[in-house]
Amino acid sequence: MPTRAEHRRATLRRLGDAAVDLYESMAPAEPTVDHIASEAGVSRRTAFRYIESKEELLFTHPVLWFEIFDAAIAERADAPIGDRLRHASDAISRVIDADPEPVLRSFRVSRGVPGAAASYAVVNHRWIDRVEAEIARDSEGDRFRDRVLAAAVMGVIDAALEEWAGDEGATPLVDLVDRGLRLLSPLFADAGGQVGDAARG
Amino acid sequence: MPTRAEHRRATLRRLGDAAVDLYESMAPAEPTVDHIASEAGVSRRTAFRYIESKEELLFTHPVLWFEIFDAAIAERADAPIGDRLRHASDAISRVIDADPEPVLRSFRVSRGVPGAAASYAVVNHRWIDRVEAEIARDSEGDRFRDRVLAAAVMGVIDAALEEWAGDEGATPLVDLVDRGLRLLSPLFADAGGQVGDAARG
DNA sequence: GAGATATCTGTCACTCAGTGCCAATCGGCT
DNA sequence: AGCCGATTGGCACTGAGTGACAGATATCTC
Repeated sequence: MPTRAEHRRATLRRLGDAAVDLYESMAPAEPTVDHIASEAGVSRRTAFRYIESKEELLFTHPVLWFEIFDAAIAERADAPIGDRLRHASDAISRVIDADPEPVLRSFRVSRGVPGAAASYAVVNHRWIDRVEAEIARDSEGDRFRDRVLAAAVMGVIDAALEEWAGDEGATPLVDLVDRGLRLLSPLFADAGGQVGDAARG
Repeated sequence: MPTRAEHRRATLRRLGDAAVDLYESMAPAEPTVDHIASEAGVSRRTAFRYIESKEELLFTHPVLWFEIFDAAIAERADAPIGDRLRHASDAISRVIDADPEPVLRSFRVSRGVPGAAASYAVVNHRWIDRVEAEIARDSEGDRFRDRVLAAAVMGVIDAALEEWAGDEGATPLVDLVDRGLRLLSPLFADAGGQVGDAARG
């Protein structure tokens, strides 16, 4: 039981929560890092040991999802790429659908923050890299194709999240992601896995 | 002959050039906005009337390409979506291939600048919006699908630019974009236009 | 041309993000 | 207890980004 890592995780979560709270209540003004940090019970200097930029605090969730992704991929390590991606995005979607409010709030808030888009994009880019690596495992070494497919998959995730947040989570995220991945299934047809057509886990 | 607009455009270009020059020569250190501005012959305050953030100066080109895109689209206003997108990306690619060095330089430089990725992503997002709007003109109002397709198309452009910059522009950008769009043609098949299969310009 | 007007510009001053440095503290381990 | 590495807070500093004001410059009107 690594108390140290737990503590770090808890602190980051407190920072993220405080940030969303303050951004929300002060809109359209922005809280200072000083303000957010003291609300989370740490010093400004310490806050910057957890983040690289202020806006990052609005996207602690997508970073957390990496762990879910990796775990889900591992569960299907030998399945074709379509199944793996589908299983992973399902796993993440289910976690979000189980407790959508925090995610919805941070998305809602980030909409009104200039600079948030840039920060989100950085996280998104890390996701594209991760998905590309996964696709590459099944491909014949065509890096260009892998990258295009990864971007398309993340386009699906992005569009699904946007749609989902747009109507306040009314439609289960799982279904939206499903629908999106099905759109892409022609691209994966020759790879042996029909993305979006696998039986629900 | 709008002298005013011309002057603004020239100033922005000088700023962009100065930024790339200084970023390149000072790497891995970063020039200050003060430095860039004075190199371009304006004050710091004036520089910030042309940009919103320092890193933006590394991506003056992609913003400029919007005009080429719009003009190319207009030329094919009544063609199916596949042809329109293909014609537009060809037009842009040709402009780049005709004088690749400045673009290559700014890409090369931006690779080493943390924060540049975020700034590029913002521009990229504007591009996705623009492409989505274009796709929407031909679709049956499925905004979700439009967005996914737009993201996929921009994924192609992005991967093509990366590949192109990766080998210093050895492969004509036109060919890379072509190859990428062809990958996506199954997605557009039912829309009446085979992206990437239209006769060359 | 002269003068009214809108735009562009530089200077000054200010807030605040982000970082290096150092000393103090705390958790984990033997 | 005692050591070691990780975490923390305080301080000081650079530099991005912005508001306000005043002077210059271009465009328009007569």
